[in-house]
Amino acid sequence: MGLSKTDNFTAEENELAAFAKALGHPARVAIIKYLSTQASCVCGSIVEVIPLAQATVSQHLKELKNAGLIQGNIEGNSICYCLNPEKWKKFKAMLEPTFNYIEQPVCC
Amino acid sequence: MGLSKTDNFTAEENELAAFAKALGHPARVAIIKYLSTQASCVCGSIVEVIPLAQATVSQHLKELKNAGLIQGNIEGNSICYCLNPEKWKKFKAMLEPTFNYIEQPVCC
DNA sequence: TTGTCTTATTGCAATATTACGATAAAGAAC
DNA sequence: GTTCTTTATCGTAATATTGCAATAAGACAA
Repeated sequence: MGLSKTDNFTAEENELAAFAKALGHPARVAIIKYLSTQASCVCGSIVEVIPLAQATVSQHLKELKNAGLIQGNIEGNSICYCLNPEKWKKFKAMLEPTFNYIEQPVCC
Repeated sequence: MGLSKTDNFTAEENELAAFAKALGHPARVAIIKYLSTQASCVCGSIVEVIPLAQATVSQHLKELKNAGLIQGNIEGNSICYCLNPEKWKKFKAMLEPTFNYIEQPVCC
């Protein structure tokens, strides 16, 4: 159908899926990586770094913002996009059980 | 276009995106959570737990397997799906820099 | 062999995503 | 005011994803 049946799953499952989905595109991974390492967060410099058209980058930024992974702050004439620490901590916390599980000897 | 321009991105960006994309659906999150907590890994019990048709669950399992996050071992008449520790460690390692970054005071 | 149980695949319809050019909107700079 | 700069949105085309019924494929049992 092309329509995820989100109603059948828990809020936590849906939220983790939303975080993961937002990160599920190389351009968005590149944006997050850039924001994790650079001091700069101006939208314009993100557009310069990502090898896609400005409209497309803007669309990817919107998806990351919708998922909550980044937030945009107006900075004079431009916009500063930054990681949202709270959401990233939540993301990390939701992955932790699986990250811990695989440290033990796994079945099969 | 609906076609990701993966060529423009690094292998690492594409791999992280592939992991995240595989996890980007609540059914697949639920499958991973189930495999992280239960001893059972038989395909049939996964189908019982996920509120979707058997064909759909099989499709989701295939995507998780393609991404490398799980592996299937034939267990008599059925199949045992387990997490792939190596890939999960890689996934974790690739997220670590961002997880560490957000512990510091962030810009803006 | 025949039947049963388990999982995968096929075929299809509905919806979502990706990408970009063109254009709009909102400020700064003048 | 006008113009430039910066970012967002619209419109559109191509492709991908999701979901399920139906069916196939494989292994085991009798």
